[in-house]
This record gives sequence, C-alpha cells and structure tokens, in this order.
Amino acid sequence: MHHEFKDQAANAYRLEEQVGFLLRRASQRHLAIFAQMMPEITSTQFAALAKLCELGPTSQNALGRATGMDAATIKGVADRLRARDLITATPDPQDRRRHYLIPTEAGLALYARRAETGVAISDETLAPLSAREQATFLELLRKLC
Amino acid sequence: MHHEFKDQAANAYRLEEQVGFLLRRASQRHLAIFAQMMPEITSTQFAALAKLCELGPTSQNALGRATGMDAATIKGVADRLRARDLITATPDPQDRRRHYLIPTEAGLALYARRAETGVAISDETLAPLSAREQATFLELLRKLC
DNA sequence: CAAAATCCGTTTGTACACGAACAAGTCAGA
DNA sequence: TCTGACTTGTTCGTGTACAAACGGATTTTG
Repeated sequence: MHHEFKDQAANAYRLEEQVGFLLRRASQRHLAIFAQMMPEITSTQFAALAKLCELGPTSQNALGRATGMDAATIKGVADRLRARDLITATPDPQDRRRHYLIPTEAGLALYARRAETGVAISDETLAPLSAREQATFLELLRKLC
Repeated sequence: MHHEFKDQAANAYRLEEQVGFLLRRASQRHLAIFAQMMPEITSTQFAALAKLCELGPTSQNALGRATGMDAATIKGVADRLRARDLITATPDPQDRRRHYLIPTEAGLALYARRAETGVAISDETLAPLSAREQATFLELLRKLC
C-alpha cells in the first residue's frame, strides 16, 4: 500500500518547512508588493536600470553580472528597457563585440523619482518583522547568496 | 547633469541591500543546489508531487493552492508531471468540472526515494548558517510569507 | 606569431509565474 | 425554480530564468 511510503517520507519531508518553499513564497509576496507599489516597471527591470544608473555606461553582460542575471536573461531585460526608451546602446569603439548600455533621460528620471519607492517596497516586505528582526534577517539572508 | 540624480538616489537605494534582490539571489543559489542534487526533476514539480503524495487525490486547483501556485502555473506543472507518468488524472463523478490528480506508482516511488534528498537540499542551502542561525532564519522567513 | 582559451552578444528550448479572459459546471438565495 | 455568484480548468500574452549552442572578436599563451 501507499501509506507506508507516505508516512515514512512525511517524517522526513514537509514541504512547508523547506527553505526553498519558503523562499519562493516570500519572493511571491515581495513581487506582489512591488507590482502594487511600482506598477509601471518590473522588479527585474528596475534592478537593472538602477544598477546601470549607479555604474554608468556598462556592457550588457557586465550589467547582467552586476545584477545576478545570466546572459540570456539580461538580454531580454535590456531589450525591454530599450523598447521602453529607458536605456540606449552605443557601440564600444575599443571592442567591436561590445555595446555600452546607458540610461536615457527618461530612465534616469524614473530611477531618481522611484528609488525612494524601492526602499519603501523593501520596508513593506519586511513589515511583519520588528526592526531588530529585520536586521537579523537581512544579515542571515545575505550569507545565503 | 546626471550625477546629482545618481548621488541623491544612491543614498536611498542600493540594490545589494534590498530584500527583493537578496531573496532572488538566495533562490537562485537554492535552485542551483536543487538542480545539482536532484537533476531528474524540477523543484516545483517535486513540490507538487510531494504535496499530492501527502494529500492523496486532489483537484488541480486545490493542489495549486496547497503549493502556492496559481491556476495557470499548476496547469503547466501538472501537465509535465502527467507527461512523465508521475501522476494521473481521473474525473470526479460528483463534479463534472473536476479531475482528481493522483500520483502513479512511479510518482510515489520517486517521492519515497527522494524525500530525504529534499531535506538534504534544504540543509545544503542553509549550510552557511550555524544551527542556531538556521532556526532563526527559518522562523523569520516564515513570517514573511 | 599562431593556436587556444575567453569573452561578447545572440538564439533556441524548456520551465516557472501571473494577469486576464473564457466556457462550463455548481450552488445559494430570492 | 431560476438567476446570479462562484469555482474549475483552460488559453493567451508577457516576463523572468537557465542550459546549450553558436559566430565573431579579443586576449592569452605557447
């Protein structure tokens, strides 16, 4: 029968207690908060834009590395940012493989206007925790990357 | 010029300090560990299969609710599990809209065989933390879902 | 200097993830 | 009883995410 398997395995594995499951749920909640508070742009796109504003002209792959997106992912993100005129690309004269990505005026303005909201989104995500717990949580979470 | 925007915003927003960014990175690392330790199935698919083994016959949407996947997502996951003969679907005679999802022998066996690995994956993900830190982290993470 | 190793950007294929809309089935309340 | 409000499963469109492969450019190294 099946219930021996079930009982045996259930002793070892409870979905609700696995880090992966909790990380997924917490991310989902965070992304919902983001979408609600900054509906005009994606979390990922805002991260890439913010990093690009911080770094200045950067090659596409380098921006991907700086934001934790692989080459295929950052390609799509950069394409969508370009389609929305938040960034532009200009060829690097030194290296013919490379294109520098640069934020447009609109991109820079969006970042300047919405950076505060970005912080507010983090605050809202962490709201269920006390200030002390938030600090602890962030410290531990940072160790898991 | 641009650097006033940049400096001003940079004071408020540092990507590396935002929860969303850290959650994304931690999830990425976890998923990489999962893929390495259980290459034959996806994290999401294993979660759905495990929950289904625990619950027994369940409708597709109900399984989605139990695993935190919306209707469109669980549809794809269930389709792939069915394509791999890990679950089957039989119509509910009481409610003609509904199909019960049920793990196959192969699905049950996979779960029984790999549940331990699931726990090991969680352990490996949390390995950078001490036992005490792990408990704290899980407790706080649970509050953020 | 030439070959090997890297890096750049791109494409293809697969898999989540969610909003929005839909048809069909079910159920509660007027 | 019938009508309106749900629920179930489905589809479509968009956006992340990664593996694997590729051609072309550049750098390293023998």
